[in-house]
Amino acid sequence: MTLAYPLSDPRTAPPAAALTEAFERLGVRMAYARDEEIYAQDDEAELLYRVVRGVIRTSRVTADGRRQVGDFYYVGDVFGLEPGPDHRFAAEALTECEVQVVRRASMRAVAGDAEVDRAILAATQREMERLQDHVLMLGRKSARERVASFLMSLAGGHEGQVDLPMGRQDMADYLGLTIETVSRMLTQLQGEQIVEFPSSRRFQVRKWTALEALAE
Amino acid sequence: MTLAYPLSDPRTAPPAAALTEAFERLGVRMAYARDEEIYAQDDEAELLYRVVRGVIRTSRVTADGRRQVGDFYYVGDVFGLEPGPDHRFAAEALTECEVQVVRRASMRAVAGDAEVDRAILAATQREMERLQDHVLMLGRKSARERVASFLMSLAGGHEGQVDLPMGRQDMADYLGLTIETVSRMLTQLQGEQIVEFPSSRRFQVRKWTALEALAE
DNA sequence: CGAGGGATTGATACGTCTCAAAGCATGTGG
DNA sequence: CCACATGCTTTGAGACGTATCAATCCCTCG
Repeated sequence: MTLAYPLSDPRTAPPAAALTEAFERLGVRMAYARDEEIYAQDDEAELLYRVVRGVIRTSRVTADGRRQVGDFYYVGDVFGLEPGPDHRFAAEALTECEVQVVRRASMRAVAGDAEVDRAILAATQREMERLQDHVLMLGRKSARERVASFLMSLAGGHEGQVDLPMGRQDMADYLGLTIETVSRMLTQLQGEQIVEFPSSRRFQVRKWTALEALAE
Repeated sequence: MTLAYPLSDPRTAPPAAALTEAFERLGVRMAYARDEEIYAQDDEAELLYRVVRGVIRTSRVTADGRRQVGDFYYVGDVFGLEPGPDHRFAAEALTECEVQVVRRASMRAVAGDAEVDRAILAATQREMERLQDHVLMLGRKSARERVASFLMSLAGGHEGQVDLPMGRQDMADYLGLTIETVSRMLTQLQGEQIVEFPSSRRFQVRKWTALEALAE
């Protein structure tokens, strides 16, 4: 059997129904408590994961203690896909959560289905897109712009109040800033009525155009 | 026919002979002059490229003129693989160069060969690895460390003199710094005898351990 | 030999980090 | 129900690193 669309675009390709099905069929369901480690950095990357409930954070800590958050994964997202044989980033449960886990080897067993394979390529490409955005942000944006971009991506056009699942330290480590700088930028944006924080873990966008302009 | 290794590790998998062959068989050979554009940002990503001679640079310019260099590609590297339907980064010839080009559609025609498909996944994963390293660098390293990392990756253990194919501006835009800061860091590293520049486009590592320590 | 473009150096401004303290929630035991 | 401890967030003052602007240098090429 040949692969019909080995280079298909993940956004025009049919949704990754095959992956979802593989997870449902082969996946073991696991629950993790807040801050529990799902896999460690430099662990062998033998499993594939899919978020069912809660939020996941990937991060890497350097020898001298600096920490970089790779990304945050929400319900439906696949994570654990790494370029090499082992994980360069660790994964932890940001909130209490539930994930489906599949052995890569098991995945192989059903991979005769070209659709599964395409879905994995698609997931890898989505991962790449996140990484590209991250590079653009870290390379060229100011603290103010980074924080604005982050809020923008969380709100994603949603008009009402949005939940902020992560603390300031996680935001800082994702954005390549310190916790104090993040806090100051949030205060600043709030002072300009661009965004409003009823509590530190909940916000609402007030001036979309202003936020968008900052996020670029 | 099933895919034997849909999730195989690109580093343990057999070299991408299938891709190479596909490029040789189907690829059109193109030559570009220094600074010539190969594709523009937001162009449709319909072609796949492989460097035969010279060096390629990918970059993205934001609305207000800030520029981020995505990466540099050397002989044998595949570029043009993007997550979406169009290029988020433009590609330009850094030096005079030659590349092989293949239509994605043509690639599809020979994709019945599972090996070709695996090779594309492998290339995508290599791309992802570069991006992860880039994020780590931009997020948490100082100017000094960034420049050291860059020289380290260029030298790659090579004892003799190494050619620097790009100018200071390109280095700066890759490292998320200004040209002046890059220049100062180079002068500094040279002052400490860690590295030596016989000319501005040629260098030699003098103290590997010191450079490695900085590069992390 | 002179012109032009890239690279370096210098002086200063600005943004972000650092260190320290205070504020504000949340939960616990009295 | 209050008092207090704890952890996270905010605020402040000052130090530090990188950017900015401007001038000079140097190499290459005509």
